[in-house]
Amino acid sequence: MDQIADIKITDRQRAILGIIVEEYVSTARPVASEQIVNNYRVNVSSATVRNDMAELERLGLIVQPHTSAGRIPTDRGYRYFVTNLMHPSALPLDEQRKIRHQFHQVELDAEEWVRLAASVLSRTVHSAAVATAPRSIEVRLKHFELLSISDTRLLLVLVGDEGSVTQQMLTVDEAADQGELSALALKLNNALEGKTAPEIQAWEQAEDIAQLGEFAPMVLKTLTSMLGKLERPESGNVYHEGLSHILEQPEFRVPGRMQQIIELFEQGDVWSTLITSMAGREGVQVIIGEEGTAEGIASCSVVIARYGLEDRMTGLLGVVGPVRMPYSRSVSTVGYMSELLSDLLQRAYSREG
Amino acid sequence: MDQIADIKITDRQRAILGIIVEEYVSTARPVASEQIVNNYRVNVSSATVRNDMAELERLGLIVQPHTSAGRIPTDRGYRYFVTNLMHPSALPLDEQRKIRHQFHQVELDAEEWVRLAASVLSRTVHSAAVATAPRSIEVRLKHFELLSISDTRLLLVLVGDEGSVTQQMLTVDEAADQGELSALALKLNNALEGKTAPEIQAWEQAEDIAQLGEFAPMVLKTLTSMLGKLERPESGNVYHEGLSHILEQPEFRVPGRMQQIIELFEQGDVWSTLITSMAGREGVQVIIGEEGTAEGIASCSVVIARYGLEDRMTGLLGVVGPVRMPYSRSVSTVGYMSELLSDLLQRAYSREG
DNA sequence: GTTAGCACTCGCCAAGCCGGAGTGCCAGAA
DNA sequence: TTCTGGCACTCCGGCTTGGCGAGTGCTAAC
Repeated sequence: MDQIADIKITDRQRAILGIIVEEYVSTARPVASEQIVNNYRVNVSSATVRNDMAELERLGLIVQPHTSAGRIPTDRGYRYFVTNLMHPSALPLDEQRKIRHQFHQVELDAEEWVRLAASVLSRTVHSAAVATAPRSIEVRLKHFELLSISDTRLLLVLVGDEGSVTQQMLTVDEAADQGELSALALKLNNALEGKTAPEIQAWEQAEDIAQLGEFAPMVLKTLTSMLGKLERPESGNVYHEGLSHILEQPEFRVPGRMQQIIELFEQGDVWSTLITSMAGREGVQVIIGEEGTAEGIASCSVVIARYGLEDRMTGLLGVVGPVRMPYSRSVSTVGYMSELLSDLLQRAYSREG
Repeated sequence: MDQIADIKITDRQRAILGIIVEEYVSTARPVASEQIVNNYRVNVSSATVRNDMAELERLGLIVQPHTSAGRIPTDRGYRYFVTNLMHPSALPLDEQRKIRHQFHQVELDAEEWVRLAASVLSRTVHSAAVATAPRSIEVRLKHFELLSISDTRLLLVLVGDEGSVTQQMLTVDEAADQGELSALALKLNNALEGKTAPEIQAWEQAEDIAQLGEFAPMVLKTLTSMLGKLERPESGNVYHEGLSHILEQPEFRVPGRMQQIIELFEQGDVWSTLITSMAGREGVQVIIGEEGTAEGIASCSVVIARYGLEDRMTGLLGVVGPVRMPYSRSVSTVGYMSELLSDLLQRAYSREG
């Protein structure tokens, strides 16, 4: 794609483009030249505005849905707006306070926060919101427990150093005695606390595992696989909320569209591609319509940001809405919410406490 | 409501009602008298069928959407069909095998099974499906662990006797030493293993808690509240899938409807009312349209069943679709799936193993 | 470079019309 | 009685037509 910043247009044309975007975003109807001179203080006549609009259309920034209709922005037009025209301001203080308040109501639980974040975000921007649970870059074993559930079933409960808890049921051929299991768990906990998955594997190579009993190999294998899974960013839960908001938008009145979007949300592998494509990006990212790689999402825009603790844990938070989206508001809200979430995690999980 | 079984109609009228229901369910268009005599072997003329249809309409079992249209079943008509006319047969063996196969592919985890059940169910009946995670009637403490995450944060990990795992983060004023915590956990585990929430409270009353250190009261309080929460049936996760299927149905082409349904699914407190209203009911329940208590769900039918282990753990599994639903197929599929799920749980969680 | 004026193009109803579908009823047959 | 063929009647849905209003592009003049 050619550089959007290089497009040469006059100041007035820039202003007109801005007006068209904002007006269209709020009314969802094509914007006419007359409408512009009436509602905004441009000191020229509608005919002049029309000339400028013709130029903007030539540049591919706006289009007419049909003759005798006003203009609407193209994806390219939105992109120009987002890159050069809008000024995302900080969220008003009272809104900040209202949001913050909701988070202090809730218990200390990262999953819960993320779920709430999706919910708050969707309500604040009147759009759908998605959020992925934070994943650690590197998880160290804090503690694990081996419990005998029945004769042939064990439960392995693993706690990561950041407080994440996972469990896995294991089947064994031979009856396992709880005393034996506890003894094994005690020994291994002492040896492995603070170790990462690869470190555990290395330890396993170096030690004489056989002496630890018949269950040791399976337990070690499960531990490393569970730790590994905790680190994989795409394996975490994806929360989404506010689908109904985006279906209110007139662009989704077209029969097929809605289902497309719902399927998108339900199957969820779009999010994993989004997650991976966000790897390494900083700040709030805006993906407009066709720019998105996923085909289904072509009629949607995504405003998304990373949150988390530098180098330790990270997750994604964003809004999904129609291309005709109030980008400025979305960007500032997503920005604020991701900082807030990072902040909460910071306080909860910083090693100092 | 007057008893649906008491309605007096002739055999032929019964047959005609059955035809109308089945035909309308599969075509979604009003059924005409001519259509009935052409496609089904009724040995009378269309005029006779019309007379019978007039009678069925008088009884409130069918209606005409407008003059010069065929007939469609009313909620009452569907109810009569479900109660007296349909014969839900067992699922074909090859379908049973296909479904069973999918469950054997997946690891031993109740939550995972339930999620899969919702997914399989929705695909099998081409409708939306919901499932709630199984909840124990009575949870006994299997084990808990106290872990110091940072100076002022503790993590309490609780394992129930059926293998459910939950965690809660606790804040403390004073730095907690891991050794001290482990000692406390050891003592309490010994004293409390196998106890239910009320039993723990009773124990707390009887014992001298003060000697166990400053953290003991908080830990005990948290343990009972966590156990209590595990027992509350409406606090479990609700999984739903296949929304897009039901939105394909022509009855949801009406603009507002879709959002209504989606909000219904998103907010989820409809499910908790459903769960409580299912308390004590056995077998597959069918709720048709207006019969449902929730207002939003009036345009939908629900076919739902309980699964679980008698007196030990239980959850809900069902399909949600338009009132124009293939009830026979839904009932047999839901019936089969709930038995399958019970079966899996039985094997995984029976105390014998 | 800007503007007034004007012809031109469409989309969007609303009205009117027509054909088809399906019924209810009736009189006569079994 | 119960059924049936025939027929008038109703109403929906689709199609066409015409008029209105909105908005533009162009041109000629400022």
